[in-house]
Amino acid sequence: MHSYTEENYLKALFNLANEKGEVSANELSKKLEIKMPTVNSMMKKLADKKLVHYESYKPLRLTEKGKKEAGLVIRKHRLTEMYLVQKMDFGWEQVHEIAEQMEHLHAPDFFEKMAEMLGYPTIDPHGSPIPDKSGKIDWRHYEKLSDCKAGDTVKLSAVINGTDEFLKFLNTRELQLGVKIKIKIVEPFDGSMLVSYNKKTGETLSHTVAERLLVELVK
Amino acid sequence: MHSYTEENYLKALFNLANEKGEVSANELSKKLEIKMPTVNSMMKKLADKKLVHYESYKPLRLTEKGKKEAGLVIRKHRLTEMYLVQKMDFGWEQVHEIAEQMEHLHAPDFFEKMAEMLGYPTIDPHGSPIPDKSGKIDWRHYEKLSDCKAGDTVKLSAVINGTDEFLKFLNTRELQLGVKIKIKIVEPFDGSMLVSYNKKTGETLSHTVAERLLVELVK
DNA sequence: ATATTTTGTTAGATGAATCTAACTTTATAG
DNA sequence: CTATAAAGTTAGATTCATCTAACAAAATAT
Repeated sequence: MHSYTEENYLKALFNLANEKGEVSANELSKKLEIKMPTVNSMMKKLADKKLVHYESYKPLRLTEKGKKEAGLVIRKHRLTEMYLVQKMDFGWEQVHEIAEQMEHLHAPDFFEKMAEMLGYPTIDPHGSPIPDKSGKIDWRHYEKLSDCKAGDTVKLSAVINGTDEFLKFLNTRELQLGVKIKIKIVEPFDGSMLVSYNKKTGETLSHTVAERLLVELVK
Repeated sequence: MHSYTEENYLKALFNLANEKGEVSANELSKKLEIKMPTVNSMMKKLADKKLVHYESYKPLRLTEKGKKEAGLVIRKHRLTEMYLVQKMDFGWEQVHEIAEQMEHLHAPDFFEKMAEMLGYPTIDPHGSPIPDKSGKIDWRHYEKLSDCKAGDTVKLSAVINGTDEFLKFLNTRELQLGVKIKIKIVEPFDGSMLVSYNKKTGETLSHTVAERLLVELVK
């Protein structure tokens, strides 16, 4: 089994991973607020355990095993958030701190029971996908909004990299999960989109934003 | 705040405490499965923090502050057990391991919500009292063994007016706190009881003794 | 009342996770 | 294309919770 500390590194690596799956030691250091040399030696330790691919001066990558372990920690976190919101009536802004601690519990029956009580949810209250019991996220039904084309109508289903700031940004635009978005124009030069949703008829979303919004196509 | 480790020492001290409130370093060492020298240095550390009264070669006692902190940890443990049994449909034998981990969460809102959802219970699923928000146990629902009837199964929880002699008497009969006692016969003429506990199947306890033993009913 | 056993203490080592200081490699800007 | 900055690494110190070995005090048994 992995320590509380190791789990936090795995989780951070998982969350920071870009499309290449690469993370710099520096990013990781900043995210965890742990100094570089500490991160460095932990990476060697995780490499010994076959959880991380480590080569001097190269970016970090989780191994398959590492991804699975990280996914399972994140599963516990997101199931917990969902449970707290749905079954204990907490607000979505209150649950992160609690889930941050609960994700380290070694109590498979407990989390399985939560999942059962929640009807095996696939997204958490912030719209982040919940990894399955093998630590994998099922991306099948999601597409990035930025990959859709003019004329498509989609439903906002999940949010990638949901920092507080980004969530607040979405709130101010009334972009809640479940909102139906109609894509009117995709600007070819910068990928920004002119869309309509709710009663708004002409909102513009930058490519950066559109990349972080996961949607499902609606007919 | 106290570390996970410190909390475990406090909890063990609280649980081992007899009427005098005294615990030997040896008992503590055995209970925690941690070697004596480690226990010893931890006691000095807790003494520095004013959580334990420590004097060389003397038994250990929790300070008022220590009792409160320990009580709060135990409150979290027992609330959790109650929640798991009542709201998540776990069996009472399944919940200890989970509660053992959850008791260390720093999440006041979470435990408060549990308490609220449970209607502010005062005993846990095993019949142990749940300390209140100030870490204190309300002893009101304890009964004298002498007030119980044949057929009852009870747990020895405290001893009234425990002189050294009385404690030695209890020790020679293996009557430690926590022992489950089954009452087989109550003699009507003198109130003495024929009971079984541990591996003993036919011990007699006089009314005088039974009056001094505080028990909780076990279902 | 002394010898033996049990309990408690001291000293020093270890491993985990962190740090700072100093150095090296890679990236970036003139 | 070099100079500087940023990122990564190495070495060594620190703190926490643990250990073993050796010693001291208290309790117990003969």
